[in-house]
Formats: sequence, structure tokens, C-alpha cells
Amino acid sequence: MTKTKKPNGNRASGHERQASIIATAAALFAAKGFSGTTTKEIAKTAGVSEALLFKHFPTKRALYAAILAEKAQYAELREAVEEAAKKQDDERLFTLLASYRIRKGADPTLLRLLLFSALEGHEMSEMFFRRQYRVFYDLLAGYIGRRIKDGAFREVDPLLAARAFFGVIVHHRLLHDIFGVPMHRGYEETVAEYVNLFLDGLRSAPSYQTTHRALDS
Amino acid sequence: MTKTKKPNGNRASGHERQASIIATAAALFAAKGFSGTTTKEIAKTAGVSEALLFKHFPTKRALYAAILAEKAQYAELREAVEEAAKKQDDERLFTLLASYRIRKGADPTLLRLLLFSALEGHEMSEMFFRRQYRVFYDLLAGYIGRRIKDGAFREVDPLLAARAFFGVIVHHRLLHDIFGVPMHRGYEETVAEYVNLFLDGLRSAPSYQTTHRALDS
DNA sequence: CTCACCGGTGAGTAACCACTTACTCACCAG
DNA sequence: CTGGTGAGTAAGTGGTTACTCACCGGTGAG
Repeated sequence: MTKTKKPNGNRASGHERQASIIATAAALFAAKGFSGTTTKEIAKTAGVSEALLFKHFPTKRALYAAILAEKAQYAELREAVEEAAKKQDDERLFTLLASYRIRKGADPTLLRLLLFSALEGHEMSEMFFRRQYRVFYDLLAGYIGRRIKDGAFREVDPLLAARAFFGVIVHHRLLHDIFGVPMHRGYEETVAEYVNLFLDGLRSAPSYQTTHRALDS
Repeated sequence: MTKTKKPNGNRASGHERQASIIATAAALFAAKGFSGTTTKEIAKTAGVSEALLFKHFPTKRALYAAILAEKAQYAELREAVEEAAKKQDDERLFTLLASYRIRKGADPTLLRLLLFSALEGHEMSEMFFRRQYRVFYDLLAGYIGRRIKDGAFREVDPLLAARAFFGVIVHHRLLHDIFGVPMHRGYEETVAEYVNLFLDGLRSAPSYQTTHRALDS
């Protein structure tokens, strides 16, 4: 053979390679979208040949789907949230939900993947969305509904209220992570401000007559 | 016959063609992103040859930039908003801002273009964002600041409050237009609910002492 | 009449795309 | 030593992409 053979030792097991490919590809897809990322680029960044990529994943779409499926696995936050809900500790529950997304080391990769997959209309997008957001958002709507029955919150549409709160948080990350708008307060301050603003809106008795046609319907 | 000659008469002027190309391309870019859309596809949909496309726009990116520049031209809403601000009509101002985005015929194209351009990191993205959103968002922050000085709103960070309100609206459109979550109330009802929720949060005196340290951990 | 000009195109082209083929190498059980 | 197996790749494949060029036909001024 004409070529020098390298003394190997850096041969990884199948699962290690697969994981490292997924990690590399996830970063690239998050940065440039599905159709903005080439398999050649993924292979080069992961330090393997393109052929090996296709040994592990039959198509580019399959690799993308594998990433979304992996990133959709989450639970950790749920228990803490459900505990706060049991104790009816409003501040804690809202602060938990907010500071999970708005915090110092928060990784923008997930949000970018979610947005790209939804915009590009990938088939896994809906599942990804459901696992990552829908869960918490239904959970919060349920909690708000219960607190209204208890008389702790005023009569609002629980679903819309839950959407509103997540709106505040998601929008913040959109500005910060996607549009590059700088933070103008610290993370904890920001979260506290959002939570207080929102909770006071939920708890205040309608002190003076505002146009309430929205609710009596 | 070697070539059929069509009896013409449908020859458009340069500017007409340019406008129709922009309209067609905008729809496609909004649907599939920059790198997800091919020049061949644009030409076919617009009913012209690919060559003509490049007569009007030197590159695909230039066409994209032209679209963003065109879509960034907006003002109409500003006057109405500024008038409401002068009259200190809170309900009207907030309702105007909300119902401009959340209404029956609202076109999702703009939001999709904005998100794609930001995610894909196009150079025109920042300008597009500034003209389409930043304007109103600074305007609202200024108004909230003034209302706080007047004593009409309680002491909050005006910038964060403005972000919060836009967050509610933008998130609603995100769910509705990008993620396909169905509306669960009518447009006007939804807007009214969001506005009331938010205004009550701004106006209520902090009735009982909430933990304002949030997450001192 | 003519001829420059404008709107418009068919037929490319080089580079790039996702994906394949045919192969090497290291390792191990029998 | 032999034959099977899993990790890995160089060198393609056909199709697509953004972009180009030589050219066409109608129109109106001189």
C-alpha cells in the first residue's frame, strides 16, 4: 500500500459515535436549519467520513428526526412544578417555570431547533413541541383553573392566562437568544419582575370598571 | 414546428414584473426559508424564466434582501397608537397594539419571514426587526414610563413590562400561525382578555406582600 | 426602412447536493 | 491461519443549484 497507515486507537464504539454525531449535527441544525446544513459539513465537524454518517442514519431526515426525538425527552422540571402546585405556592410555581427558561446558562439550541422544525414543517415538529412546551402549558392552565375555583385568582380564561405567561417567557428568550437584544437586567430580577407583574394581574380584584365584555359572553 | 410563437400582449413593464416576482418569492421564502427555496421554483411559480429573475436581481440573496426591505416599510399603525397615547386611553392603546397582530385576516407571512431571517442570520434581519417590532416596543415602553410617573401605573420596569405585553401577543401568533394551535376563543375576546389581564397587573396596588426576592436560592 | 432597446428565454455550466459502492483495517473465535 | 464482523473510508453516482450567455421578437424614434 502506498499510503501511510495511522496507528489507530481512536476507534469508537457504535453508540459513542452515534451520540457524538447527534451532538455535532444538533448544533449545526440549530444554527443553520435543516436545509441550511449539509451532510458533508456534519461529517467534517464530527471528524468522520460522510459514508459513516449514512451507516448510522439511513437519510439526512432520519438523523434530524433522531435529534428531535432525543431532545424531546424531558421530565425533571415536572416534579418540582407539580410539588409547588400541590402546595399552592404561586410565586414558587411561576418562578420555577420562568427561571427554567430564563437563567444564566440556558442553552439556545433547543429553542432554535424547535423554531426551525416548526417553520420548516418537519413531521417531528409537533411531537417535539408537545413534549417541550405543551406539557407545562397545560399543567399551568389546569393550576390556574383550580386557583380560580378556590377564589385565589379572579375569573379569567385559564388557557389564555397560561398562554400569556408563557408568552412573556418565550418572547424574552426570542429577543435575547434569536434577535440578540441584550438583557437589560439580571436574570433573577427579570424573572421576579415578570412573575410579579403577572401574578398581580391575576390576583387583583377588578378595582375599577374596565371593559369586561370579554368574559361574561 | 420548431417553436410555437404565442400571440403576446401579456408583456409586463419592468416594475410590474419586479413587483410580481417579489410577491411570489416572499410567499415562498416565508413558507420554506431562504435555503429551502430554489430560484427555479420561484421562477416557475411567478410564471417566468429563471434567467429573467437574474435580470432583475443579481443574486438570490439580493432578491431576499429586496423583500425584507420592502416588508420593513410600515407606519400606518403608528399614528393611531400615538394618538391613543396622547389621550392616555390605556385600553385603546393596548387593544390597538394587540388587535393589529391578532385579528381575522392577519397574514402570517411577515412573522415567518422575520423568524426565518433571524434564525438563518441574514444581514437584513436586524433592520427588518427594528422596523417591524422595535418601534412599537420602544413606543410602548415610553408610554408605560410616563404613566408610572403620573401615578396611573405602579412602579415596574417599563422596558420589561413592554416586553411582557408584546410577548403575550407574539407568543399567541407563534402558537396560532407557526405551531398550528387552534384559537380557542374569538379574536376580539382573546385580545380583550389579554389586555385586561395585563392592565390589571399594571394598575393594581401590590395588595399583599409577595416574596420579591424570587430566587435568592 | 432600420436599428437600438427592452422584455424575455432555451440551453447551458461548474459547483454542490444527498447518498452509494466497493473497499481496507483491526480484532477475535475456533 | 482462517473466516466473520464491526468500524471506517476514498471515490464515486445522478440529480440539483445558483447563475450565465447567446439569442429572439416586438416597438417606436429617426
